[in-house]
This record gives sequence, structure tokens and C-alpha cells, in this order.
Amino acid sequence: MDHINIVTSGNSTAQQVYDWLHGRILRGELEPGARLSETEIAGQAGVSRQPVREAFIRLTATGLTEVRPQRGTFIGRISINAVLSARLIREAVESDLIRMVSANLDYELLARLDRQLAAQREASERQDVEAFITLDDQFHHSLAVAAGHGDVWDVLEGLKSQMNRLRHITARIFDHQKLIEQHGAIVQALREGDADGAEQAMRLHLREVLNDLPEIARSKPEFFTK
Amino acid sequence: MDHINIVTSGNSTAQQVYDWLHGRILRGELEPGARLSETEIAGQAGVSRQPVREAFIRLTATGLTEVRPQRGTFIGRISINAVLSARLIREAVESDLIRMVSANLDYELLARLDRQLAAQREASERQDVEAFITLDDQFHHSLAVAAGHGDVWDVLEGLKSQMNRLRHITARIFDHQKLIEQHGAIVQALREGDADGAEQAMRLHLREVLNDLPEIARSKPEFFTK
DNA sequence: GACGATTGACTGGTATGGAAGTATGGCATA
DNA sequence: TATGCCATACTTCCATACCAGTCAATCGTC
Repeated sequence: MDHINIVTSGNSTAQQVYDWLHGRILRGELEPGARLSETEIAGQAGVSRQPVREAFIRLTATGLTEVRPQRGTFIGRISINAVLSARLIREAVESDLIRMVSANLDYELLARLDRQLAAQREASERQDVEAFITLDDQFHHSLAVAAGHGDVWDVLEGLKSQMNRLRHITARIFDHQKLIEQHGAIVQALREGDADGAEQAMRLHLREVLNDLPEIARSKPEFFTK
Repeated sequence: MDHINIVTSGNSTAQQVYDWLHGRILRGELEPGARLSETEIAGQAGVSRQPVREAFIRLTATGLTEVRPQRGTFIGRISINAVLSARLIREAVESDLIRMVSANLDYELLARLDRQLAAQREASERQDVEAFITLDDQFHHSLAVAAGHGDVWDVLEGLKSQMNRLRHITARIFDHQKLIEQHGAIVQALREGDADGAEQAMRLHLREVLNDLPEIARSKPEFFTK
């Protein structure tokens, strides 16, 4: 969606502008380094500069934009360090969570995970990147909930935002087939009651997820910052 | 510091107001549930509502305040779930980090950690809560840096903000002696090259750090939210 | 005295204007 | 032709005014 339609009931104007810009940034429609201005966005949205300014302040607070006085507001470049830190944190946390899942295995969960894997395969076959990203997140969320720590997923999801931008910007590079196989290996280890195996499969999965990062950074250096 | 002095050079007015309010919230001077208004803070700071509004938007983006239209801006209650999630994430991540430290032990680090422990004892003896919190954070930061992942500490520090509010609000309850002993056990396991022991000591430390949370929540229920 | 309606004060949200700083283009001069 | 200066347009930041909604106090009626 590259246009915005402001409605005067429900969410505030500033919230609507934030949601619009936030979605466009995460989907890679507003590329890292691109320049916006309050006046320009206000014109597009048919509102005053004020709520646009407020949306910018919020986006800046989450690291997605950078305001340079007198110059403009720039879409934040993807921080390689932030992506790497998020990966390391996810590996540590999700390997603890998978051990908790294994210790209290619910067979209905296995059936649900199998259904999710099937949906992932289908999304991959029709090359629906958006759906695949959503299903991937859903898989990990299900595991966090099964571990009794659904709230932790909210935190991890926040950390993933730069990673999700990366995936949208470079949609073709990620090997969805391999990700699905790795998800499958995690589920299989759970099925066999192999807690160590499940942890190792999760660690492998989250370690490999960034194998292509150096290549990506080389192909689009202007999108990245340390 | 309960007053603010706005200077017209250097940081923007909105930034100064944000820093002032942010510090007061973290130190517990503005208690959870307390009500502020743009008009009131603008009056105190001698500026228009506009930069105050901007500071509120930023504070709200970080979860420290909540804006209720027509009603006021309220200092956020401490989310028990957020504190618990942060603890779980810290345990997972810092146990991975301590294994990395142990695998590449630098003896100069041990000397530095010993010095930090001595400083913690001293701060505890003179009951300097502020200094103790700073030194506690420094200890953990040193370990993250030693593991080669100083950036990860920045993320963990962000997660700790609710925990740090808790510590300021309930300064007397945390047993600093026990925390220092636990830090000491971590350093000793490192000295002995015992990676498993270091991980277990770190897990125990980060697991016990919230033992008093139920009691605290009972004694001041109005400060907390789920 | 109790209840409901009205009024005024207060709140956040938005629009508009002015100030200060930055960047670019045009014109004059060497 | 190249360089420097000036004017203009653009930017964000802050101040002020207006609007709609909320709440508490007061007044009128039963």
C-alpha cells in the first residue's frame, strides 16, 4: 500500500500515519537511506505537519528513522550489529524455550506444528514471501507459547524488526526450503523426546539464518550501517 | 533532581525534557501510576507544550508512560510480565555469553572482575544503591564485552529498564550481599576453568534476582500491572 | 436531600506561523 | 571560465490558537 487514507474516527491521525510509514519501512517499500520530510508526508496524507512530526518521533524512537534538523528525516539503515545481536539473543533464548517445550510436550502441539510446516511449504511453493515470513514467525511464536512464555516472543519480535526489513528487501535470497527443513528437524526431535537434539536443531537453525548476511551487505552496501 | 533548567544551546528542548523525565521515572521519583500533564510540565520547564508533548511521545514509545486522551499522561506501571520476560532472556543470553568467556579466558579480565567485586562490596557497605546498581551493570557489561558481544549488552540494558525502576523504588529489599556472593561464584568458576560451573552460577544468579518480586508486588500493588 | 442537567476548567490532538539553520541556484566579478 | 556572494526555498523545532472530549462542581427540580 503506497497511499494513505486518513479517517477521522478511531485512531488518531498521528497513529494512522505511524502505522502507514511503519508498515512501509518494514516491507522495504521505504528503502534504507531514503529521505522524507514532514511537509511531503503531510501533503500525501492531507493533514498538517504536526501528526506527521509525531509519527516521525515514534519511528525514530524505535530506530527506524533518523531525524536530521534542517535536512530531513531519513529511513534508518539496517544495523548489522543489531541484526547479529538479535540473532545471538534469539539463539540463546529459543534454545532455552525449546528445552522447556520438550520437557512438557503436548501432542496436540506436534499436530499444530505439522500443520504449520505444511502451510510453510505451500507458501514457499507459491513464492509468497509475505505469507512465509508470517508463518515463520507463527512457528516460533507457537513454541514460545508452548514453553509458557508467550510474552517473551513479543520482546523477540521487537528485536527481529531489522531482520524482517532485511528479508523484505532481499526477498529472493533466503532459502525457504532449507528453513522449512530446519523447522522440520526441530519438530522431529521434539517428537522423539530428544531435548538435546531439539536444542541443537534450534541453534543450527538460528545460526544459519544469517549465513547470507555478508553477501547481502556486499550487494547493497548503502542499505547497511555497522 | 526534581527541577529542570532548559538551556537554548546544545540539545533540543524536547530532548532536555525527555532526559529529565526519563531520569526521574527510572529513579522512581515519578512513581508508577502518577499523573502528569503537558501543561503542568511545560509550566515547570518554562517552555511551550510542544516539546513536552514530544518528550511524552518518546517516553510512551519506550513503555515508561501512557497517554490517555483528555485525561492525562500517566507514568507506566511496572509490568510484571515484562520483568519476568527480561529475566528469562537475560538468563538464556548471559549463560551463553559466560560459556564464550570461559572458552577464551583472559586473565586480565579476572583481575578486572576482582576489582569490580571489591567496588561492589564497598558500595554495599556504604549503602549507596545508585552506585551499586551501576557497578552491577558494569560487571555484566564487562562479561558481554569479554565474550566479544558488547552490543548485546545494549539490548539487554534496554530490557532491564523496568527492573531498574523496581530496584530504585524498593531500594532496601534487594540483598546486595547475596548478589555480590553470586558474582563471586561466577568469577571463581571462571578462574577454575569450569564452564559448566560458570553457566550454572550465572543461571542461579539471574534466577534468584527476582525471588523477592512477589513480596514487592504485594507490598505496593498499585505500582504493578500484569 | 437526592438526582439530573448545565457549565466551566482541564486534557490531548491538530493546524498554523515564526525562527534558525541548510542547501541550491543565479548573478557578478576577476 | 571559475569562484564567491547573495537570495530563495526548504527543513525541523518550537510557540500559539483552536477543537473535541472528559470530569467535577454547581444549580435547579422533585
